Amino acid sequence: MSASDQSGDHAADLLRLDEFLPYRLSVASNIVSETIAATYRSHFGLTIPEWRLVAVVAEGAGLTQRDIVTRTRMDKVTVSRSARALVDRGLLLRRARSEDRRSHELVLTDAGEDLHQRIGAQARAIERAIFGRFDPEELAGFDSMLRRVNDAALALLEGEG
Amino acid sequence: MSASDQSGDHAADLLRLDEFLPYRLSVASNIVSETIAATYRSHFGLTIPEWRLVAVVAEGAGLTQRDIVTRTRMDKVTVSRSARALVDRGLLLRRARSEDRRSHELVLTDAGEDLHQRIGAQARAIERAIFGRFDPEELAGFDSMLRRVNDAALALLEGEG
DNA sequence: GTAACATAGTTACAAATGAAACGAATTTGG
DNA sequence: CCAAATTCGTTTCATTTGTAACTATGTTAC
Repeated sequence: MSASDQSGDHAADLLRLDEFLPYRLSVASNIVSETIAATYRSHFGLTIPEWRLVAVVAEGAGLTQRDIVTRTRMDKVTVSRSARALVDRGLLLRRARSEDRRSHELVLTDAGEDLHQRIGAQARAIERAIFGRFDPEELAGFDSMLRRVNDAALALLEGEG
Repeated sequence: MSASDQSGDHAADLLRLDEFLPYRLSVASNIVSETIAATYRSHFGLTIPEWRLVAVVAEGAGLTQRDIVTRTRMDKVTVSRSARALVDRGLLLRRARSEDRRSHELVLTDAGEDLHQRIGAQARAIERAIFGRFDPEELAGFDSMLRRVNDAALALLEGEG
């Protein structure tokens, strides 16, 4: 990796894109996302933000949009639009909250639950197709790295502005 | 990882987003990209595609836009627009190719080379800030996983359409 | 040679995205 | 209480992004 390449020669001054981890992370992530997005769209007519909303609400019924923004770091406008689209399709319900009438509790309809089940199966199938070939130790390491990279970048981003 | 969670109980049917590797990959990648994009924009007035173009051309002067599309998997429209923006700013030159007048060889101007040096230093600083705390073995493993994930997803995407 | 096809790149248009302004409800400070 | 400030969510608008159509050049097959 180039960050650990601290030899003082001239070549070290050139940034090789292919060895630049953020670049590689981005490319890998985009290809995986494209693969998944293609499936969600063709099989279920859902965008990635919509599907994420379904997944999050399935895990924690009764969350507000604000809760979801906080959890997923999606933009609040994206969440708003996704929620509306899902409500329009009869997959999501908004229940009034007596304690705060600005926001609503989001819950899946039966159709929404059903869709979540089917997408979940599909999502795991893709995950298996991509990650299934690696051994558990490698995966655990990868997973742990992602979490720590996430935290480190977040600290940078929020720390420095 | 959830794909390896094959216990037969009910909870196994629920997809926990937080344990879904493609999701985690995407979130981590987005945060890292945001961090870097903020720096490029504020320090150099460059978008990420523009900066990538600079980096790729710096590595292989004389490439055509098509070459860059192939190498980086950027969209050809994105490459076209980035190239134009860089030419307008005096960072990039287009040299005619006698063998094919549809395309041009791209090379950095002196100003472009200079910018590349400065950005490179900055980019490595960010990489170090995010990835510098991990030990070389972990990084090597992470790097290798990214490459293999990339290849596996690509095979899926291109194989199945 | 030339008609059909393919390729590099741009342009025009449409969809997705996010920042800023806004309306409505709630909280805070006096 | 009530005015100011804050928060949740939506809407509006500008920017970004990519698909599709197009121009220009190049290649292939007859």
